[in-house]
Amino acid sequence: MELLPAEQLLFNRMKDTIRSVYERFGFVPLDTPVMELAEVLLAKAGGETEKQIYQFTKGDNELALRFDLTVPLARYVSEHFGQLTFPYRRYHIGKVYRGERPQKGRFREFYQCDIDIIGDGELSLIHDAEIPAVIYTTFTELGFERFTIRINNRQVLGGLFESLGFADRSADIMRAVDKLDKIGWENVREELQTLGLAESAMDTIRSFLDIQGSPLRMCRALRALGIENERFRAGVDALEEVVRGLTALGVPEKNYRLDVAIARGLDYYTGTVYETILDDHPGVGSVCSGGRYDNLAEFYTNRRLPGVGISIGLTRLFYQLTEAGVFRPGAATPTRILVLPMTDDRTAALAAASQLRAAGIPTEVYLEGAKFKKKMKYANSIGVPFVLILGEEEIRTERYSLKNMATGEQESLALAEIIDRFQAGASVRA
RNA sequence: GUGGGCGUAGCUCAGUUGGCAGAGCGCUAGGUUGUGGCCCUAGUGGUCGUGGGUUCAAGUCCCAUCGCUCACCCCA
Repeated sequence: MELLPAEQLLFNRMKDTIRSVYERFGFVPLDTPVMELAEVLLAKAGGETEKQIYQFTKGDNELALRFDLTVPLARYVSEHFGQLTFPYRRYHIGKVYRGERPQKGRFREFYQCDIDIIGDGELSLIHDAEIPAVIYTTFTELGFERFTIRINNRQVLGGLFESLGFADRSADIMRAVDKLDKIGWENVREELQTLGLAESAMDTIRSFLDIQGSPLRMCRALRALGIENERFRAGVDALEEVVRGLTALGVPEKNYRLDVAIARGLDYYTGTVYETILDDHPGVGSVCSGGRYDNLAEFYTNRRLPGVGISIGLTRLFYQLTEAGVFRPGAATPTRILVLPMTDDRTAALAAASQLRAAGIPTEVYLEGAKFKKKMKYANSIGVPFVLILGEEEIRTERYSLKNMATGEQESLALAEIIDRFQAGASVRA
């Protein structure tokens, strides 16, 4: 999404925030090409996904644009398996492409901010708790307080359906159940009917979906259903372990809850699944989702590489919240001080700017030969907070006029004083 | 893939039964000799998406095409 300067600065700040949290949790950056051989990206794609992939031919190569960051990760991990250390924790913030009809908040090109933890052969369940801890920290630092990470385990759903004798239709049933929030029980029931479920089975699913309460209470209630199925029990145990991990990691209970209805559409999730919604903007939908998968790279290597991860849809998040007025773009420039030379000789202005920059203050010099009024107008329109005026008098006395654009106040200061003041201010802001 | 809507000035859009191409914002200049925002005045600005057709005459009607957009499916 192309943006105007003020918005792009805001967007980049969000991206930086996400990156810094990811790195704080020990994830290492990865930046694979947006283009891959089509056969790589299409290896396990089918149906809807395949239709959404941009493909083209260049010479003898069939190429395609990545439509997520997980498939390239799978290729990367199998290709560099020998040089990576496991569990491999990587983050990737990059653009992905989907050839679908664009609509509100959905684009052909958008940013995903992924983290994944990949194990070699096995991966401890505690990582499933680490992921929501990262989500919690990220959204908190993005300035949100009211958001909910919804957590489920597909084995719970799968085990339940298996116990009811519908193992073969498990994926379809999950898809229907996943819509509960959106379309309500009656419509879900209709879909289940279409799938051939009997009344008694639907009643069981209904009572299962009705379970609510605190995470640990829900785990007890799920066990109390008395469902005789190994996967189901394993799923509930896994959920409980994740909940205990979250508590240890200090994720407050107000920011997550177990929700046995969520399944995520993608079929490759096999265990824990996550979905995050902003409580005050439910219409935006899930702003961050993901889960656990048994085998990341089965199409590229014989090694079994289980993983768990999530993706933040940054472009949608930014777009929807800007639209809702939650984000207010500020200045249209990173410049803190705009130097305005008043004399034909710009030497003093350029020298002053260099010193300010050396002190770490983002500084710009207005170099066009325009009237003073126009220079001020420029300063105003880019939203720079301060201008530094260098006329003959200022240059001679080496005391420059620093003007605060917001208040209109202007004072005469030596360069060293200005630097002191901004550096003090910088440490306060941080 | 299915079904709507829209393409006119840099931007947002108006344009009546087919009859001189418009407004606001922006930009430029001035009101203010080294002081921005607010205000006032003047000026600048167009292959009407593209190609074809109907007509004395098309921004307006018809066909095609490209682009954008909204909803559905699916998903971030």
